[in-house]
Parts: sequence; structure tokens; C-alpha cells
Amino acid sequence: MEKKLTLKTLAKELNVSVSTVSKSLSGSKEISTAMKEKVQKLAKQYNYTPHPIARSLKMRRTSNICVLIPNILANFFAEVLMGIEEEASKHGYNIITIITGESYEKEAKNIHLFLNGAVDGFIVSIAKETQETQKFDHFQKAIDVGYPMVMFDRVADEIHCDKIVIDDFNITYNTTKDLIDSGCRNIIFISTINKTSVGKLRIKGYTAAIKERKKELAAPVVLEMKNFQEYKVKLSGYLDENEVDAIISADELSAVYALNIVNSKGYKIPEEISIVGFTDGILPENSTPPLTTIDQKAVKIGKTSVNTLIKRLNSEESTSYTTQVIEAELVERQSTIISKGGIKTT
Amino acid sequence: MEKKLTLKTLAKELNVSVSTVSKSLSGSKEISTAMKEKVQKLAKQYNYTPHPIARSLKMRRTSNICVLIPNILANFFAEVLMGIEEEASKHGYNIITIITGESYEKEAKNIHLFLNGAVDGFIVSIAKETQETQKFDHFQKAIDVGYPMVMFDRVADEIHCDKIVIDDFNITYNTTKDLIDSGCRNIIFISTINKTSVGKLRIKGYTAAIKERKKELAAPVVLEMKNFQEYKVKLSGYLDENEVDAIISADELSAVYALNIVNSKGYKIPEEISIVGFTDGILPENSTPPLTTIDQKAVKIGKTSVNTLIKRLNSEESTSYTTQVIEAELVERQSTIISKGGIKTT
DNA sequence: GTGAAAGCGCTAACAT
DNA sequence: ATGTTAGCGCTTTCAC
Repeated sequence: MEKKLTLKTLAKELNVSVSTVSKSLSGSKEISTAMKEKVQKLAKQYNYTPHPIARSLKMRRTSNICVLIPNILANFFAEVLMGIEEEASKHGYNIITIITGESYEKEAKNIHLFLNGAVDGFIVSIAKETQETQKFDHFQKAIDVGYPMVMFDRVADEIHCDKIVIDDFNITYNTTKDLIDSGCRNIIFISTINKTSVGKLRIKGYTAAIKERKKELAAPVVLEMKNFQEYKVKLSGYLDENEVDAIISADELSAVYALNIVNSKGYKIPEEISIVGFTDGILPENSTPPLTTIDQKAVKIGKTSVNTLIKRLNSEESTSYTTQVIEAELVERQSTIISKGGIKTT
Repeated sequence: MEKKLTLKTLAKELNVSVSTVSKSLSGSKEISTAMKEKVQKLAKQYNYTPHPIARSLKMRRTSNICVLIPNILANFFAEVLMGIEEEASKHGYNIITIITGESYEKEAKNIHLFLNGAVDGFIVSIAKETQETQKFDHFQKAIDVGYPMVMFDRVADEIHCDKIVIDDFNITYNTTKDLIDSGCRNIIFISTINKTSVGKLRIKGYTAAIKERKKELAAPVVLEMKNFQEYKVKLSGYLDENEVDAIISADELSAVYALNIVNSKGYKIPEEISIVGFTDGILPENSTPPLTTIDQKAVKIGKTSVNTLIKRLNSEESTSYTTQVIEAELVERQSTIISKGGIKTT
């Protein structure tokens, strides 16, 4: 390691005190313009930047944000993370990423780990296991000891904090109506995340739309799978024994798996069975046929989360918490025949 | 924020000095067993953990690792990040993730940003732009000022540091030979990353295998695309005017795009055209037909990177730099008819 | 306008 | 065995 460059170095070089250098660098008006220029010139020449750790200790802020994400392989979360990283970087914040792997234990352990000053706040999407077991104490603890927290997508009503979501109920409700309008009469709902906050809302939206026109339609059917191995058995079996002409999937992979199963059983998509998935990305774009999906505006969710957290960090008084709803959008491709005017096609 | 819990708090409570508490907590044998137990009990009761920033300042180490990754939407990099996060977490390190977006500027800017003590070292896979322009000064600078660095996948021969790679030449060479053995005679190579270190090696491996049996085979053809829009035009055009019975793609998306184009032109896969891609994941598993790919063992690369960096951080003497080669594996699915014994099939 | 000094919370060399 | 002290690099109050 090179000899370290500190305020002291600069001070010695200029024969002034450390505090003069510090103040000059921060542009304090206590200092003469001449001195400020002299100091700043030297600092630039030496390429000086303050030691962030020392600065953090003194200032009691780290410029670090802890991001807890269930699963980085999911396109949605990866895109959110991109948005978070980009926006955080723009505002001078670093992100410390924890991939919880949907595990309560890892989530709780890490929250506690960061309750001692290593980060300024949290951005989190709750692990599936946590949402199933409804154990939210770790979040409450973080908030109680004073850490700002922003939840996105998978949020908890029980926790009082800023939240960024899409209107899961309405987008699913509307999409289901679109499918009905396009002629589908036996619409089923499948996912692996029925127990999550968003999964529940999506089920409600789907069910509401079906119930509204229940005379014409088959009753709502919600299939839940624990993992994707189950699809091959359960969905396949269901299709054998029931009339189905549309499938709504509440997560990004379920739709693709459903599509493969439907394809392999020889059904024509979308003529015989329509399929809609959640989360846009490379996968639905490149399936055969390309999948109609609900674009959750992941990047925007990420950016909004960061900005909301930063605002919270910079405001002294505690204004009341907000839940911001990001507008989602149906992206129609070839797995449906909704084909209304004005809908984006890729 | 609650009243802060520091060594001082504990010291006051027990009527001992701060240093006694500190030493007790670290299990120093200078301290009597009785005192150590008393202190540790109280610390546990209060759930005390040392302030990491203060500790960092004193110890001159942060337990933070900066990870620079070109693109988090690529399955390969996402998996590497998973491996990194898991292993880092296990060893008490936090990871600060920078997504360079293949941009030299963002990469260089962030490296410089972290040269002042915010992290202990770097794990990096070089941005495409950086590899094209061959500007590596920022890496050299980081190493010069004393930061350990581990490069993975996209590495630079010009930079002297620890590296984790797969044997890109040989895996591509062997795969090309497999295709030849399976009867393919007009094998072309496509990718968007021909200018990266790994892209170059893969081209070499491909070319070497073809040249070895050039009498029977069409000459090597390497197509380069800047982006995926180009595929629709260039690859489609190429297929119209040339005999092609196998496509090797050096990146994970190219193979999927190629597959879609080949499908849409009505060629039978693999009977008329075989396709092999790089990087295993959800996408190739779920294309139609499922894609044969080269599994780059991304998670293992991530874990190995972390362990290599940590070893470097903990060793005083500077042992010579190593390049570790992780064993890649061909995963055969239905886009090829290589079908040799012993190859894993999913 | 500039400098001295305190202190953020911690560790460790050096007393006692 | 325990305490005192110095100091990591910085900001900021207070003195001059």
C-alpha cells in the first residue's frame, strides 16, 4: 500500500492546520478564497479523497444501503437490483446486496447483522418463507432502532414503512377480463408464490374478474406448486382431466413451464390455450411462441425505492409513510389473442 | 435511533475500563476468566456488537469486497454473484456490487472511487468496452496502491493478479470436435463478445478443431454481432446463402436467438442444424427444443473468487499470482445429436 | 481567517 | 489482571 494520503499530509505540505484543510475542502466560508483555492488545487493534484470510513465514523452515516433480495436469478429481482444500483450510484450510495434465497433465517440473520452501523438503511423484498410464516420481528426491530426501510413488491401490511408496489390486484383483474373478452371461458391461475403478498393479491384480482361473470365462466381454479418439478405432474394431469383455455401465471417461470407443458401436449397457443405470465424479460420474449406478460417495471421500482429511502434519510422530521404504486403494463405477444388497440407489442 | 450501545456503556455498567471490556470480548488471555465471563454475559444480554465502522477505522480493514460485474441480467453473472455472496457471507464479508453495464467509464470511475479505503479488495469481470479498448490502467492502479484483485471469466493478461477462468479454448475445441463427430460439416461460430478475452479463446478453440480436419469441413466462419437486432438480419441472411448444419454460440443469448431464427425458418433442430450455447440456466433449459450448452460452473467460479481474495487478504507475504481453471461441462439436451456416453442430460 | 482540541467507537501498546 | 493512553482520519466547536 502506498503511503496514505490524509488531511494531515496536505496540511503539512501547505503549512496550515488540518482543520483549515478540511474546511477548505468542504468550501466553508470561514476560509479565505485564496486559501480555499490553494488547498483545493493541491488536493486535486494529489487526487485526494477523504477516507470514507473515518468520515462515516464522524458523520454517523455510511452511504451504504443494504438490499435484501430473495433471488437474483429471477429476472424481476435482477432488474430491480439494476435500478437500485444505478440510482444509488448516482447519489453516491453503495449497495450491499444480500441474496436471501427465500430463507427467513438468512434474512433475519442479516438484518440483525446490519443493525450496528454498517449501513444507513434497508431496501427489501421479503423472502417467501418469511411471508409464509409471517414472522416479521426482524423488520420491526430494524425500524424500532431507527433504520429507515423501504419494502418493494413483497411487502408486509404489518410493518409500517415506505413501500413500492404495483397494483397487483387491478393488473391481474384487468388481464383476466381481457382474457375473458378475448373469448376464454376456462381460465386457471397457477403459481409458486401463492402465499406471498403479491401472490395473494393476484389471486384476488383473478378471482374477482371471474366471479363478476361467473354465469358464463368456469369457476376460478388456483393451482399451487411448490417447485417446478411439480408442474410436469400436476399441471399436466389437470389439463388431461379438465377443460382449460387460458392460464394466468403469477410468477415469471411458471408461465414458461406452463407453456412448455402445453406445447408438449400438442395444444395450439394461443388458439386453444392462452397463456399470460408476470414479469417481462428475455425469457418470455424468446419462448415459442413469445409470451404475453405483465411488465412490472422492475427498474423503476428499484429507482423509486432508492429515492424514497434517500429522501427518508435526509429528512429530519418523520413524515408519514407512503405506499407508492408503480404503473404496470400488459405486454402482448403471441401467447394470447387479446389484441386490443393501444397495447404495446414486441 | 435508540441510545447507542458501546464499549463505554458496558464498561460503565460493570465499573471497569473500556479496554478491559474490549479485551474480554475478544477473549484476550490478559483478562481473568471471571471478568471475561461477566463481560461476555452482559454483552450477550444487551446484544452488543462492535460498531463496524469504528472497528474498520482502527483495524484498517472493512470486511467489504467490491464486486464489479458487467451485466446482472446475464444468467452467468447472476450465478457468479450468488456464489460470491454466499461465500462472502459465510466468511463475514459484505459485498458491494457495481454493475458496470459493459461500460469502461463506469468501471474505471468506480474502481477509483473505492481506492480510498471503503473496501478491502476487488473481484471483477471486465466490461466488454474495456476489453475492446484495452485500457486497463484503472486495474493496474488499484493493484499498485495495494488492493488485492481477483479477475474471473473476462480477464486481462496484461494485469498481474489472481484469476479464475474456465478452459475456454479446450471446452470449445472439444465441443466443436463433438459436433464434427456427430456428423456436422458446416459449423459456424457466432457471438456478441468476440472481442472479449473469453470470446477470443472460444474462437481459437473452434477454429483449431475445424482446421484439424479441414479437408472434410467447410472453412471456419465467425460471425460477430453488435447486438441482437443484428441477428435477425445477418444470421438469417447467412443461412439463406450458405450451407450450415451447426452453430456454436459463445454467449448465452446468442444461442437462443439463433435457435429462434433457425426455428422460424423451418429448419429442424437438431436434424438439420445443431446448436450449442455457452452458459447453462433457465433459458436454454426452456427453449424449444432445449439447448445443449456448456455449463461454466458459475457458482463455483464465484466461490473460488471469494476464497482466493480472502486468502490474499490474510496472507502477509505476497505469494505469486495464480490462475485457477474451473472445469466446465457440456450439458447435452435436444439441440444436438452428439449423444456420447456419460454426458449429463437434463 | 486560522488553529487547537475534542471526539466518533474501537484496539493495543504500554503502564501499573 | 486491569487501566491509561494514544491514535485510526475525519469534522466541528470554540478560541484566538
